[in-house]
Amino acid sequence: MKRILITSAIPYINGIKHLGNLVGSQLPADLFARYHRARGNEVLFLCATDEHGTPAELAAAKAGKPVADYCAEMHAVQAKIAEGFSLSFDHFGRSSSQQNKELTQHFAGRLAEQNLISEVDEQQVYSHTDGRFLPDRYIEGTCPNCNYDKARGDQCENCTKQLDPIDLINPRSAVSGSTDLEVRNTRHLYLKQSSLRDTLNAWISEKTDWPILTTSIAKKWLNDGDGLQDRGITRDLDWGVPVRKGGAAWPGMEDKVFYVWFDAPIEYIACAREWVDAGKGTDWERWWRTDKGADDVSYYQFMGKDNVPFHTLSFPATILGSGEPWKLVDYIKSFNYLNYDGGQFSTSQGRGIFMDQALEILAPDYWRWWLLSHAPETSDSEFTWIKFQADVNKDLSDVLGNFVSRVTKFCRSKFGETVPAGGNYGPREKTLIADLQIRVQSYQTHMEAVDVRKSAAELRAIWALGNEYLQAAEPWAVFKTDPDSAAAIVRISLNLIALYGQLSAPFIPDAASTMRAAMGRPDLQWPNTVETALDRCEAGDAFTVPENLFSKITDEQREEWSVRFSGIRS
RNA sequence: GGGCCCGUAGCUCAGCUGGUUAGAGCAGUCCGCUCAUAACGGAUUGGUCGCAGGUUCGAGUCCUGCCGGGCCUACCA
Repeated sequence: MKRILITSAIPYINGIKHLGNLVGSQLPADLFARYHRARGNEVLFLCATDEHGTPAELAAAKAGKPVADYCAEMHAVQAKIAEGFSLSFDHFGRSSSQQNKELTQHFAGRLAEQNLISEVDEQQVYSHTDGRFLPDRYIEGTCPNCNYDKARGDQCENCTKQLDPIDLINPRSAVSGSTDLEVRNTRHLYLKQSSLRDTLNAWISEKTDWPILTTSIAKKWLNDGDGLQDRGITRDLDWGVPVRKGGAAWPGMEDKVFYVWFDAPIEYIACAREWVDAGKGTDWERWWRTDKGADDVSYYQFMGKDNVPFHTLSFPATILGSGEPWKLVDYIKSFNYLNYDGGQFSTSQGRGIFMDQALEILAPDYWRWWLLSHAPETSDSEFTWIKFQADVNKDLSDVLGNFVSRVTKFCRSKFGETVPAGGNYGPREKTLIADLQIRVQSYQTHMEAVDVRKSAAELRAIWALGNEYLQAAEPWAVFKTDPDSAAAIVRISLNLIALYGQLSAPFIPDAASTMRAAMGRPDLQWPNTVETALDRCEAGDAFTVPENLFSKITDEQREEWSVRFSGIRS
């Protein structure tokens, strides 16, 4: 039995995520977790909300709530939606947890002991009206290069020139519009990533089986310009993990917090501790400390490409730099973006379909299947309502749903709602079993390689084999002259439904559960061989005819939804 | 500006270290079946593999240049 640790990039607390976010991290992570659990492996699947930082503070202020309350509410909302998508986290934690505070401070202390922290004096813009320091991009003004009047302090969106806030003409706060700004001196901690460059470079270089997307982004950062730069890990904010050196005060850092990207990945570890403290587990170090049992753990991370630098460099620098035996990631699966009807999904612009809206119109399996079977693995992919309707109707309703329907209803009408006795499996069944065996093997191989689209294609092919078999065997014709032979055909077909109910579970857990329940086999084990798997529903066993697994998306629905989601989310 | 990724049938995509007539699903066309959500099965149409050079006995696959699309570029997270 293998031990698999899985983390999904933790979604930011600031609002409900869209389907592009979902397909890039949580959904494929869930697929992988469900698969390995089904194979009987020991899985710990963790996710959390990423709660610190300026956007959370501003969103809370806009909602007129204390930031802690706002985050608590949004965490509950995101947890509920995750449940709606059947995301099977062992624990859905919070980066603002006490466990994460302690661990983040611990890591900072360790890094300081290892001489990997430097203190740097720098200048930041302070807004008197807002009563806070402002990150570069929260300062707006006129671009000195192109005169665009809504240039941001980090970059001008109009001419794409990189800027420094002090370059802006007539700078103002993007929060309040105030021009009462002041450049202040402030001291911050930097993680000396540059001194770990060779170590990280060697580590990345040995990861030849990682997605090109992952390693190319990492190598770019390692080798670009002067190589990997040190990174500031503190901010002048109120909301965050207070800067401390382990359990001790950090002189000069009294009013500062750690940067979200420092504490957010540490939440992967802290989340395991939350999991134990919540009474769901007993030993978190067994998953995270290689000196305490985690040496045989395989650790997989899932994320969108925008998260790659932090997971390939910053977080490993934190882990390695600590000098303690923490578990390092073994495989980083990264995804491109999913676009929406010719443009990008956008949280800030409210463009596209958001997770709560998706669940309002269709059951999660529809979304899970389409998103996973079109996961943006090699390049950005695109959601359109036309394709979504066509693909979902064909794959789920016609190929799979109709198979279940035709088999169970035929049996009910000819033999009743029990698995019929009589006849034997002949050459055609042997061929079916052999074909299935090859495809199931291939499905497992793709799944273990985290090849999401290929896994989906293979699963679909496995479903299609059922229809091919049935068409060739023609039990409806055979029944007229040889009911026993027809019974054998139906018996193996009913077993196929149970098998599909098992193989399909990682992709479409609800429908899979319905299939297994209908065959009276809710708790099947993953098949060692297809041959033995197709003898599990035995003559005389009762089954039920389930409701149609998937109803089709009509043209009317498609048109209504494409209009409803064409504009800006209200 | 620099770097990376992608560009293969109408659409979505496979094609590992270069090797017989370039594959799959969808859509289209034809045939078959009638158990089933008018679903299913079989067959079939369709590509000068972005363009131009080059290496090679041989290139979708390697090299160079160009065109088009996307992403990243370190204080949003």
